[in-house]
Amino acid sequence: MKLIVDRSEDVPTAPSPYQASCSTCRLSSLCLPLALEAAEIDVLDRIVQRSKPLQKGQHLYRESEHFQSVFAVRSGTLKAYRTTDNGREQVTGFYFPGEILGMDGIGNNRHASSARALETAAVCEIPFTALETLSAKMPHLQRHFFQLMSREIAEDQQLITLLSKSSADARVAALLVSISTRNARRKLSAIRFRLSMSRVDIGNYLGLTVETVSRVFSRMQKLGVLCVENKEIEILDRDALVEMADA
Amino acid sequence: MKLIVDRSEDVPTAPSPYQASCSTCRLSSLCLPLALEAAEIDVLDRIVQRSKPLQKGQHLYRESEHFQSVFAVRSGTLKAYRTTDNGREQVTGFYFPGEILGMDGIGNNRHASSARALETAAVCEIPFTALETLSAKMPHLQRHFFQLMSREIAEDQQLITLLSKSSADARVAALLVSISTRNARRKLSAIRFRLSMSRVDIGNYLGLTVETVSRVFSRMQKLGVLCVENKEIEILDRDALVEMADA
DNA sequence: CTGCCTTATTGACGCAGGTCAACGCCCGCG
DNA sequence: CGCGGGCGTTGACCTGCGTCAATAAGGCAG
Repeated sequence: MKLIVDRSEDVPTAPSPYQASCSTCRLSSLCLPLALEAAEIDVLDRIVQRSKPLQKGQHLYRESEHFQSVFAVRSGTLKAYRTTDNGREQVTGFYFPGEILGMDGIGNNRHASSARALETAAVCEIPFTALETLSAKMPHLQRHFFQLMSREIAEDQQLITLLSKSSADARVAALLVSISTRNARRKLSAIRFRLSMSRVDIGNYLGLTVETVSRVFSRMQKLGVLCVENKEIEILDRDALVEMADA
Repeated sequence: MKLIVDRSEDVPTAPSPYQASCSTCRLSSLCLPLALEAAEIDVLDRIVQRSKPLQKGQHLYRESEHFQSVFAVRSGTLKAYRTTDNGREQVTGFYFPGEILGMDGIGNNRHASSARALETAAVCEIPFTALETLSAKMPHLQRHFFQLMSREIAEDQQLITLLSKSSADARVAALLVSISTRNARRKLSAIRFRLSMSRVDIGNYLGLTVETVSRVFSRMQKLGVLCVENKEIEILDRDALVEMADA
């Protein structure tokens, strides 16, 4: 069920109905074009493939599928997850607009995780061999992509630390702070937002059960740190939250 | 205290007293040269810097230090770790001969972790800007380095899953299997080896206390899966160990 | 609007692993 | 060779979070 890959009649340079180009994209300052000059962006633009949005629950790619492209989130939220040998699921990350996913597949040409939309989402597909070719010609692009991958490593290491050392409260606090910060980068509210992922996904990502996540939310609400109303979150005391995140 | 970086009188092409070249290196089939042809290896060779060995406990680099190079382990073992805001330490990886470390520093030009030798160790330093330049000219090298970074991401994700979902037994079993496998790649015994890291480091890496690690070792010994004698480990029943690793 | 199904909350209870403490054994150093 | 300090092991106890269960609250179909 490849949703994105099937666009046999598109030629790469054909304008897509879904979005004009990287150069007009509001997210270009967060995304791959970040390090590029106008002319370079145009070249990149020509390899990027846009397609129809994914519906909630649809897969962008699946674990162990042939790796072909990385993806940039244009709108919506995706989660990446892997399935363990004993059949359980581990959420390895949430991806918001402007963020790149799929880089874990480069290593051996198969996706090391699956990715699915948590809500209606649009992505840009960036065929990796084309990206490689371009990178060899455009040092800024090569460097930027190395940096993106490196940051993914560093972020994973932060999650490792969180899972290894922190209490349930600290884990939830850290996730909320992370979402808040990433919202701010996209010029959205850092203190009030809607969680696009379920409690189950949050628990799964943080190595906690749903019940514990729920209890932590309740506790934080009681403490006046958060206001939780279903999926709507309001951060009332960000400092306290940051404090809790490294306890 | 930069130990490796201070070699002001070396010119990059000067032969080092410590090792002739990548092309004669026994580890070249695991390391960066893996994907390269003979002529390309020579070019790579010219940017690689070898230096005197690190003593046990010495740092190769420290968190938040300026990032300049990645490193390949030639002999010995290193651990990478980060210090959390509240002052505790999280071991993020162990690095054996043929493995590359330091890639988490590319993202923002500072090392995201520290690395220190667990025993006397020798490393090759690979200045990153030179590696970038070379990568742009040698597609195989570029690809291989992308792959190495991607694999680091995938491995971190595996650790995340381990920390998030697995029992103490499973964690220890998984580490032993990993070490065993990596030993085999280097043509060393997969069933009998010496742990170069302390119980503290193991516990820290796996998100467990020393006591728990010790108890797990004892339990496995009682079950006839392992023979533990101080730092010497013999795997008596590898299948059982693999079984335990995903329980 | 009604009903059904999925998601979230809350409570009671148990257990894996953390904590604290005591002790033995390497190993390096004088 | 003998002494000291770190490292490893073991035991007893405690606690944070998982498990199980019951209930409530959305949300989507018809």
